[in-house]
Amino acid sequence: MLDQAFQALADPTRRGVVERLCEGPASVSELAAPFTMTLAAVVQHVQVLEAAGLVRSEKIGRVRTVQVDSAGLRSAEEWLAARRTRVERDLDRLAALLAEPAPEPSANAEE
Amino acid sequence: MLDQAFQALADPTRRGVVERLCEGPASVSELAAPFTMTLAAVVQHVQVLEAAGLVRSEKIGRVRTVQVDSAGLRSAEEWLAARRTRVERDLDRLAALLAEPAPEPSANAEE
DNA sequence: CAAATAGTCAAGCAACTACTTGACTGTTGC
DNA sequence: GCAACAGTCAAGTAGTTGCTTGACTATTTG
Repeated sequence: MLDQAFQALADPTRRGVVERLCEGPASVSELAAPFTMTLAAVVQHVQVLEAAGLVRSEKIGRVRTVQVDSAGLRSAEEWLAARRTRVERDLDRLAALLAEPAPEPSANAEE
Repeated sequence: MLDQAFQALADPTRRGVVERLCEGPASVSELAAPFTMTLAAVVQHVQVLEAAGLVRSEKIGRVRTVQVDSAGLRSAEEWLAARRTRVERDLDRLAALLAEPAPEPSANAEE
C-alpha cells in the first residue's frame, strides 16, 4: 500500500487534489475546476488516490463527494519519519564521537 | 523535487535501498546484494534516488559509496505532515461542533 | 417529459519506467 | 602486466501511466 500511496503523491495534479481536499470535502467537478484537463482525467486521478487509501468517496444522487483519509497520509508520513529520525540519530552520534577527543567507553560529552 | 522524491519512494526496491542505507553508507554492490536483479539495474535505482535528493554518493577509486540525505526525506515528510495535521485539526473541530448542542458563536465546549 | 448536469466506461495513444544484455572503462591485487 | 573487480553506458523491450475522445447512464430541474 505504500507503493500506491507514494506513487499517487508523485503526481502534481493528485497532490493538488489532496491539497484542495484538506480545505474540506468536494465533488469531482469542484476538484476538476482548477485544471485544464477533462473531467474523465480527474476522475481517474481520484480513483488512483482512493486505491492508495489517501482519499475516500461516496456517491449521493449524481454527485460523488471526495474527502481525505488522514490514515493514508499518516502511514506514508510514518515510513519517512522512522527512516529519517534513525539516520539523524546516527549522524548525531557520529558528530558527538568526532567532537570527543578521548575514545573512552564511558560516555561523557561536554562541549 | 517532491515529484521525484515521491516517485522514487514508490518503488519497493528503492525503499529497500533507503532502508539499508539508514543502517549506514554502502557501496553499490552491497546495495545490490539482497536483490536478484542485475547490478546495472541497481545503479539505475540509485541514480533515481540521487536525482530525487534522497541520497548522495561519491566515487573513490572504483567503488561508489552511497548514503541517505535526510534533508530529502524531511521535505517529503513535511509535505505530508502539513496536510495531515490540517485535516485532523478540522476533523477535531467538526467533532467538537457535533458534540456541542447549542450553536452559539461564543465557544465553550465542555463534555 | 426534455434538457442540462454529474459522472462512468472503454478504447486508444504517446511518453515513461523498470528492467535486461553486452560492450566498455577505470582500479586493485598478485 | 594481467585478471578479477566495481561500476558505467547505450540500446532494446515489455509493461505502466496520464491523458483524450466519444458513447453511455443516472439524476436533477424547469
